Amino acid sequence: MLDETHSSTTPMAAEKQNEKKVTPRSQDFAGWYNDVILRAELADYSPVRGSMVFRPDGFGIWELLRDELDRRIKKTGARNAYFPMFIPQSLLDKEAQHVEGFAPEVAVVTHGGGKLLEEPLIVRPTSETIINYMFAQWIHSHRDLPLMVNQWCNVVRWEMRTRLFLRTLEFLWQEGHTAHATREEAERETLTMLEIYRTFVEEFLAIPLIVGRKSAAERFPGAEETYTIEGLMADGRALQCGTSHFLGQNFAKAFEIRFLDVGNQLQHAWQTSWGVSTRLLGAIIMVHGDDQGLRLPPAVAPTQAVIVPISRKPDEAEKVRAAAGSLHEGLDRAGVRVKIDEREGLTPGFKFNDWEMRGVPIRIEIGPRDVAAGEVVLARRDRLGPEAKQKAPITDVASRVTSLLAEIQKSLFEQALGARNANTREFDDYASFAAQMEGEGGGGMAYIFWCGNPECETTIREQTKATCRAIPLHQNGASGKCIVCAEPATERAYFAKAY
RNA sequence: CGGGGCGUGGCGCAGACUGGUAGCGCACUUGCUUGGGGUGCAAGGGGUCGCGAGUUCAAAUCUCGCCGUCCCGACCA
Repeated sequence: MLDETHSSTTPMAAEKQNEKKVTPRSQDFAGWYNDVILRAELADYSPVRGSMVFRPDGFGIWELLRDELDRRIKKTGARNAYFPMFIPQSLLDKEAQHVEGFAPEVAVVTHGGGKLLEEPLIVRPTSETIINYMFAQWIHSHRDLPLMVNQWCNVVRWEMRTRLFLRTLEFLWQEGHTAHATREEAERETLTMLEIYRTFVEEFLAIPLIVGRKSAAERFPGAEETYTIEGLMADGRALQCGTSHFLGQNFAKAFEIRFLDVGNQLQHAWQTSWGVSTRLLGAIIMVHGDDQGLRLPPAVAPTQAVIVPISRKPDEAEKVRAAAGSLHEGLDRAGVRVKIDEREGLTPGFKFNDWEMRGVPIRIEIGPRDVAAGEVVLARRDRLGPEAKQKAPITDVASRVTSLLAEIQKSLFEQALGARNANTREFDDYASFAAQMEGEGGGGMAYIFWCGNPECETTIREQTKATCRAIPLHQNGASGKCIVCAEPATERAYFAKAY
């Protein structure tokens, strides 16, 4: 008995330490991902299978992201509107490919007010159908075009397997829908929005992207062409971060969206749709996070800087508190999203770790020594160890923090870009490509010649689990042999295992 | 829907094989202590052991049924 107590001391202590930390990223990426989300209080599981709760820190990221993207979308000329969540079954049935694509995963309302409905209502998985139904009422003349609307809403897709942020039954997104008089204008719009997404995600979320068009197999149901922005996560798997679709006249014909052109000829409109979702939060976590927890790009950090006052004795505490208070005021005036950690009974060390886990970009330590010296310690989350800390005169804090935030935003992008490039490789023979894709966490982006034949794509998917993520729009003109069938290929495509 | 795992205080688990007063760590409450990298001590509060039957003097533990959930495949922003 005595022996047991004795020998168990060390392992117990180690376990105790481990409970405080998140699962190491390299050890179990999925476990790490869930840990970070729950511990950083971004989200929680709900009593509804596959549906999640956005907690204030998680929703705060979404709000910042949403507001900025909303501004950028509006600049292109689109305006916000809102359409019903319920779609009559008959509307969904109108576009053949579209129904086929979405029917397996829609939720259907069959009863209302205690009675069986005459016609079942679909809970929108996307709103092409109901929006285009309305477009048909609104569009009669070329003067009604272009018509560009966007809506921020929730959609429901009854997925088999769900993951926080990445795939939930209900998720939040923005979906833009436009109608144009000519094919060229609609195609231009599709690419304009793709570029809006690319710049937004790279600049604001600090996530480097691969941009291109989708293969036929990966195309949106009902679209003529789908364009995508793809991110590469830290575990080597790709994540589709946003799509922009050129719909041609498919929906216009199904919904009879027609207008009289300048020559008094009746024409079908040309259309686009485009969207990004709360999945972007998953991308932020999986691209920037580390073993310590979350790392938020300052642009989307609900709290950009946290002040941790440190004091030993009551008389010191008063001075420190006053100094922290005026720091807070100054930073707030400078437009920094800042808060003071005034929680009692927690040691500074605990608070440091806590805020690091939550991904706050800058921590400001202020204690008696600092107050006496007229300075503070600034610790940046994008670096680890001693080099993360620097001293700053208390009078310069606002300007130093502002410029440091910009620097962190940039450095997170560069770190992510470095990781992405290190995990992106060209392959010219199938064996080494397949070897690279093998195993858990194995992968990364492979840039390979593909003839465009869907059969070769299927072969790759079945043998390596990698799918075509994007075919870049601008290629260097080189041609080669398809990595599967060795037939001539004019384009390289990015293949990766995807979420 | 096919294959597997798991349901015991808020969280993570032990107890089950071999039935007999429900336990540990974290979290929580109060007090003292400590405070520049996850303080220490003490005293507390909190569980009809997923649900329902059955076996038994006695079930968290054995048997049967059901439900939930997670992981792996097919589907996917």
